[in-house]
Amino acid sequence: MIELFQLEQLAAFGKYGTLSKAAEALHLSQPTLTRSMQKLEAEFGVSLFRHAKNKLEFNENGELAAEHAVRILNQTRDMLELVRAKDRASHTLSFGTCAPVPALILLQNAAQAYPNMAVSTESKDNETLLAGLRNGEYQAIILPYQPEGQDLCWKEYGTETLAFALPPGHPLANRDGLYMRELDGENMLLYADIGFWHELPAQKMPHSRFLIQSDRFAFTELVQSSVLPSFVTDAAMRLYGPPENRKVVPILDPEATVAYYAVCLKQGLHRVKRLF
Amino acid sequence: MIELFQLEQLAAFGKYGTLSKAAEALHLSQPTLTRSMQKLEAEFGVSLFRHAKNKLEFNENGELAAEHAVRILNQTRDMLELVRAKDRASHTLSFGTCAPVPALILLQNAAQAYPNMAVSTESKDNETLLAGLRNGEYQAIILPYQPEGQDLCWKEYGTETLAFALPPGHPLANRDGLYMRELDGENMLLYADIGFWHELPAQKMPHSRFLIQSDRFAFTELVQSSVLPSFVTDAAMRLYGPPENRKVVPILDPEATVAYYAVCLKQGLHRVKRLF
DNA sequence: GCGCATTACGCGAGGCGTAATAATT
DNA sequence: AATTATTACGCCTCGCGTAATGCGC
Repeated sequence: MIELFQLEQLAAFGKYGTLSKAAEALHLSQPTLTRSMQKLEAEFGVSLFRHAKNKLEFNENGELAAEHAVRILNQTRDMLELVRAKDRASHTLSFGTCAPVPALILLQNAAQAYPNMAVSTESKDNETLLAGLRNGEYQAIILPYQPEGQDLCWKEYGTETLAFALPPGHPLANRDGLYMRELDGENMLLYADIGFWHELPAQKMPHSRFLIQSDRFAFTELVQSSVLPSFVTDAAMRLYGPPENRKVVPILDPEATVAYYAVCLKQGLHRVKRLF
Repeated sequence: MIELFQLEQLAAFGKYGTLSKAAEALHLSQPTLTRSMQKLEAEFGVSLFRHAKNKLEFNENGELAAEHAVRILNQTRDMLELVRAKDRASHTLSFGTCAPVPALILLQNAAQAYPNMAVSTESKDNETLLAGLRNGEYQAIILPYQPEGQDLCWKEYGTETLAFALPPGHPLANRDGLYMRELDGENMLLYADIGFWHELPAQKMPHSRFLIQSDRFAFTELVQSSVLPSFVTDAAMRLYGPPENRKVVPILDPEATVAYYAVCLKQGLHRVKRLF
């Protein structure tokens, strides 16, 4: 039977034009290719080459055969690629999230429930998350609201309430609660990786400027060393503790408290059952 | 690298369900397949099977791999098929003809001009011939008229005149020429393989019945032993000699004389150049 | 003289079979 | 007892490299 290494050699000759170049590219000797091409002709039962004086080139049969060869080789590579990808996917849980805190909790739970799985997570907006869930990119997602859809399973996944973290000297630092509009206009420190929480301050405090810090260390450092107000949430404080040298004042706007839902496809429930 | 014989074994296991059945089908031993499957898993770098008690079966990776394997194997068979077909076509000249006599001459000429080619011919009606020429089915065709078309090459290929072959006792046997209507109503012997020549008698002698003989021997025998009129042509007599025991009377209708044209595509002229 | 194709000869990896073992029906 | 998967061991094919020859720019 004809074999892939022969097709590879055929394709290489088609690509490089001479046996020597092809042999070099394949890390083989020229004699090897001479014999291979002869064997190939024998197995096709057909002449594939024009033998010029000191030059070997395809005839029409050879051209056709080489085209098919590259197609078959590509398909073989695709097969390897796809099977490996499928295997990788079967050992990986991919989550999408609207916010980092519930994602961390989900990651912890997943790592515990599926110790042999690789677990990854990424932040996207809600529509992107749902689309990614439905096209198989995510096995589960975290949404800040209860989803709708016959194809979905969900489970409550905790709540989170936004609060101001004010320097002790701030005029409003002693209040028990604040509405966001009361600080509208003040410039604030904002950590970049907070998912959908970006929306609320931008909407409720249109006159404030937000100094966005993408580096976690820089952010905590600035919170301690500056008098700029910043944000914190109850859930984040449970994970990381309260910010140092700050008064935490809960935000009273109803949108500042959200309930999270872990969501998966009903047809994909088996892959994340232990989390639901 | 992964090889086709491995994919064949993979596909066979997918088809037959057990290593033993697959081994039998491939004329291999079971141990060989055990090792092959292990090697295959190693080369994929991925597990392909569920190892049950005394049963081996694909997991999802294996299913996917086997599907791709059969696709690749089919494509390989197709490649062999197509290349061989192309080669065969390049060693074959296929002609289409409207009548047998010029076809014989064309065959003789082609066999002489292209001694290494296989030559074949078949009779069709004129429209079918032109269509077959244009779709590559024929390298050349014989038409009973001068063709039109920018894409065509042609060459005169002789003439042929139809005649009556009458028994000596026939009342019209001594005439120098006859019109077809003069024998209209008489039943006649007709050889089957005469191409387009079937049209003219049917049209000009609507009241005659034609006793069609598909066997050449039966036809000549009947011509000798019966008093039924039959047809012959000048060109056929040059090939086979005059019919025994018959008076040959040329037909005077102008349609009874045709000029043949050998026709080929301009783009296909190189394949039949020596004939044009 | 250098590059390309081809032939001759020997090596060694690897694919295969046989024999043997184990587990299941 | 029969069937299936698996392991151990040795054979032998066949794909490869090295060396050498022929041929042409």
